[in-house]
Amino acid sequence: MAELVVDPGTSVVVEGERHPQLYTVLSGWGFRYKILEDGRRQILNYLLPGDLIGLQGNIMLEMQHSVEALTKMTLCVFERERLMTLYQNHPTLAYDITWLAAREESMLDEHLLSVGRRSAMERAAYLLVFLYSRAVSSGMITRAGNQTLPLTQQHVADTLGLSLVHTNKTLRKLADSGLIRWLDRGCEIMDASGLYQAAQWRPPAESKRPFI
Amino acid sequence: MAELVVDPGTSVVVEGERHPQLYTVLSGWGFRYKILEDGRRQILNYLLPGDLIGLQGNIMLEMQHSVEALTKMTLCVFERERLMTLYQNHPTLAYDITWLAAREESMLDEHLLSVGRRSAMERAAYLLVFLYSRAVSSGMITRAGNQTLPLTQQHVADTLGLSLVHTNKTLRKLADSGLIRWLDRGCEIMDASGLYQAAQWRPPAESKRPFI
DNA sequence: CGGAAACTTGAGTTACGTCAACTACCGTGG
DNA sequence: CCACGGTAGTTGACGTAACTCAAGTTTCCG
Repeated sequence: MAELVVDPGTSVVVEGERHPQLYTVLSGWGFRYKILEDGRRQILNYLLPGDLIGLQGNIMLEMQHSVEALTKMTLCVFERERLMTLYQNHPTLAYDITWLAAREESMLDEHLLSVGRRSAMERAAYLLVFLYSRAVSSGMITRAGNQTLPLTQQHVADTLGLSLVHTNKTLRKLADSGLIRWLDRGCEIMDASGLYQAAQWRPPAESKRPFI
Repeated sequence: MAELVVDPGTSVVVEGERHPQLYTVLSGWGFRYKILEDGRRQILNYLLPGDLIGLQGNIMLEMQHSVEALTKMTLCVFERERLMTLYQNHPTLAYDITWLAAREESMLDEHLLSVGRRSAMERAAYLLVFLYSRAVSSGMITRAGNQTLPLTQQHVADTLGLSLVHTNKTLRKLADSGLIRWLDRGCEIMDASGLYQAAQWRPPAESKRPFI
C-alpha cells in the first residue's frame, strides 16, 4: 500500500496522459480542473480527505482532467488493474466506490446549477460555504482555529467562471458584510449561516459515508 | 423486470422525493435538471438509451435533481434495494455501473467547463454537436434521416445558462452559417465538423461501453 | 378556426469583462 | 540590511456580451 506525498502546486494528474493509478486523499487539499487551448481554466471540484482521484473519466483510458495540490497532500496509491479483482472480492468496497462516484456527481450537479444560473454574489457565497461544510465534515476545520480555506482569488474566479477582477469585487462585498474575511492566500468563514442564506443553498443530508 | 413507458413532458423523477427505483433508458430522450426557488432552471445532462437514472445523488436518500421526458421514453425499472445483492453476485455488472457513473462525471466536467468558460457561440456549438455525437453512437440518429434533436430553444437556454432571447440569436447565427437548421421543436445538424471546430471540442475516445 | 406554445426581432439596460495602474507582502540574494 | 522580483490582492474607468422588456410572427393542435 504505497503512499505519495506532494507539495502545494504539484500536478498530480495531467489531462491527456494515461494514469495506471488511482489515489485516495489521506490529507490535504487539491482540485480538479480542465483548460481550453487558449488557457481559459475551469476548476471542476475540490479534493478533500476521503475523496477518490482518477475514477472520473473513462476508467482505463486517458485522463480527462488535471489535478493539482493546493496544500501539502498525502495520497494513497492504488493500481487501476486491481480494480476488477477488488470488485470480485470486496463487493462492499465496490459499492462504496460507486457511492463516492454518485456523491461526486451530485456535487458537480450543484456546481453546474451555480455557474449556470446563480449571480456572482450567490455563486461566491455558495462556493465558500460549500467548501466550509466539506472541510468541517471531513474534520479539516475545527471550532478552535484553522478556519481558513487555502485558496487564492484566482482559484475562486476559475471555479465560479468569473474574471479575477470581478471575483475580487464580489469577495470584497462579502467581506464588507462581515460574512467572510479574506487573508493572503486564504478565506476565513465568519458567518456560515449568513452565507447559506446569501447562496440560497443547504448541503444535502449525507447518509453515512464509507471510509475507504 | 418491469418496463415503464412515459409520454413527452412527463416528470419521471422529482427533486426532494424518495425514489426506491432506478431506471435504465431503453429508448427515447430525457433530461436531468435542477431549479432554484425562484424558478431559474439548469439542465444538467440529457438521457439517452443505455443511461442510468437515479444513481446520481446519495444512493438511498432523496433525489437531488428532477428528470423529465423529452420524447416518449421506455424505461427499465430496477429496485434500489436489490443493488447490494447485485454487487455481491454480479461484480462485472457492478463494474459496469461504476463505468457509467464515471462517464456521467466526465460529461458533467465538460459541461461545467463549457458553461463556466466558453462563449455563448462556443457553448451552443458544443452542446449541439455533443448531443449529436451521443445520438449517433447510441444509434438514435442514422445517416438516412431522423437527424433531428428533439429540443426547444428553452431547453438549450437552460442547458447553456443563457437567456432564451440570447440563445435564439446565437442559434440564428449558427443557422445562418449553415451549421444547423432549426425546426420547430428540433435541431438538425448540417455540418458536424464545422460545429466541432466552432466549439473547439472533440468527443473523448470511448472504451467499449457496457450494455446493461 | 382559435388559442397556446414556440420562435423572432429590436431597443434599452446591466452585470460582468478588460485594461491598466497601484499597493502589500513575501522570499531570495547581494 | 536593503534591493529586487514575483505573486497576490485592490481599485477605477471604460467596453461589451448577455439580459430584460416588449411586441411581433409562425407553427402546432384541439
